[in-house]
Amino acid sequence: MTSAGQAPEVFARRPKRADARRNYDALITAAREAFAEHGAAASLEDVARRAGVGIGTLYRNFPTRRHLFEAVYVEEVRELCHSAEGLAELPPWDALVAWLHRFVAYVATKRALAEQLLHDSEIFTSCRTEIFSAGEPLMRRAQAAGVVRNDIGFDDVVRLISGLTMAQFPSPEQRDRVLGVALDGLRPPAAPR
Amino acid sequence: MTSAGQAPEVFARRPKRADARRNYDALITAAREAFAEHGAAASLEDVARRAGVGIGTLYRNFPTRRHLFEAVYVEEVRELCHSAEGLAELPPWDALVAWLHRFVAYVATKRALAEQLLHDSEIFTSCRTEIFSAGEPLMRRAQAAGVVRNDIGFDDVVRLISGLTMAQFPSPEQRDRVLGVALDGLRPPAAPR
DNA sequence: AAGCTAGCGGAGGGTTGCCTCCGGATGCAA
DNA sequence: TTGCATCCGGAGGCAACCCTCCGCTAGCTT
Repeated sequence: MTSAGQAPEVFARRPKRADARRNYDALITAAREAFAEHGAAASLEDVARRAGVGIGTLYRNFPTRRHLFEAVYVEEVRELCHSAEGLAELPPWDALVAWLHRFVAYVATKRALAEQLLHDSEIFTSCRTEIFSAGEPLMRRAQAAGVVRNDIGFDDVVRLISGLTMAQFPSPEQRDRVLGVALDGLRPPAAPR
Repeated sequence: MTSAGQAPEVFARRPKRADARRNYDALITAAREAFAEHGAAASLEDVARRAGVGIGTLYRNFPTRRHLFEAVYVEEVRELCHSAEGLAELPPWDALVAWLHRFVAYVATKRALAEQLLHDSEIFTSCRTEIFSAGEPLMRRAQAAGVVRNDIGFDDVVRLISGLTMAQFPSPEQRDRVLGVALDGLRPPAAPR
């Protein structure tokens, strides 16, 4: 997303003056916190307060709630995709599993956000594309190596795993155990371990 | 939940006079719709409108938004658990799978609701108990028959499956395919089919 | 260092939803 | 049928939040 592909239109809005850019970034950070804490209905005035800026500044940068959503969301996806670099050096299965673990950690906090954007947003679909171009090669490689079954697609995996993250787990151990079960389902009928 | 266990305190409030009971039921139905449609933040005045009663009637029956949540939720769980009857006649694996399919259909619409109740509600935990007592026997039976791996518990399965339902699937076919993958993960390392 | 202009903050008007309260209606028991 | 306890509806006060608008501040350029 950083180098490849068109820079999403969301970030064309990023202001140029130093103080403005500072405020813009502070707003995104504050919004990320507020949304994580109170869900998608978090008060925008609270976001501005957290960011230490006036409400007017918030609205100048993000005319609607959705603009703010999208900016936060794009930022998250950007981080996730960036984190996929370097995994190609691991063995196919391990690389896929490692990335899926990051994916889980990523989606876990984004429930409310994703919920909003699921409906009719081309931002969402473009982010989806980014995620796919980061993760799908790992999957293909694992399938080519014969360690993942061939009758499913990467989107199946994404849904299986992202669903997992929506459930709240009492302990990281249980989360990993369940994730392990799901991953076992990805194996071919008689895969070598 | 109907016969076994203590009747949940939520339903102790069910009124006795005929018109009152009618309104009470209409409110729950309306609330179910409204929550499904607009999420947990649906307007209570809208709920009253849908139910064809005054806002005062709503508040008399359900002093807080949470009361309404819980009543709707309990009603849903009640239906799900009731639907588990009769499955014991199927073969162990089939019975488990069948119930999990119903479970999926059940949870799919309850996202917003469950989200709210996840945090600090003894109603939620009591419903959880009900669900477990409906589904866990099916799981144990399947494990005893050797068609489900022994290193996981029923709660692991619940989380795996309920997570699945949170993702939105473009087609029922994909949902079933992914569910199938998850179910494969439940199999013992070399289970007979 | 001085001016220009992008950017800032927050007061305030408008909207929406929450919840209370009480005069009137109505089911039920006798 | 009659009386009364229960229940009804919705007006209205209150609070929260949304968003606009404009006088002031402070980066950036020359």
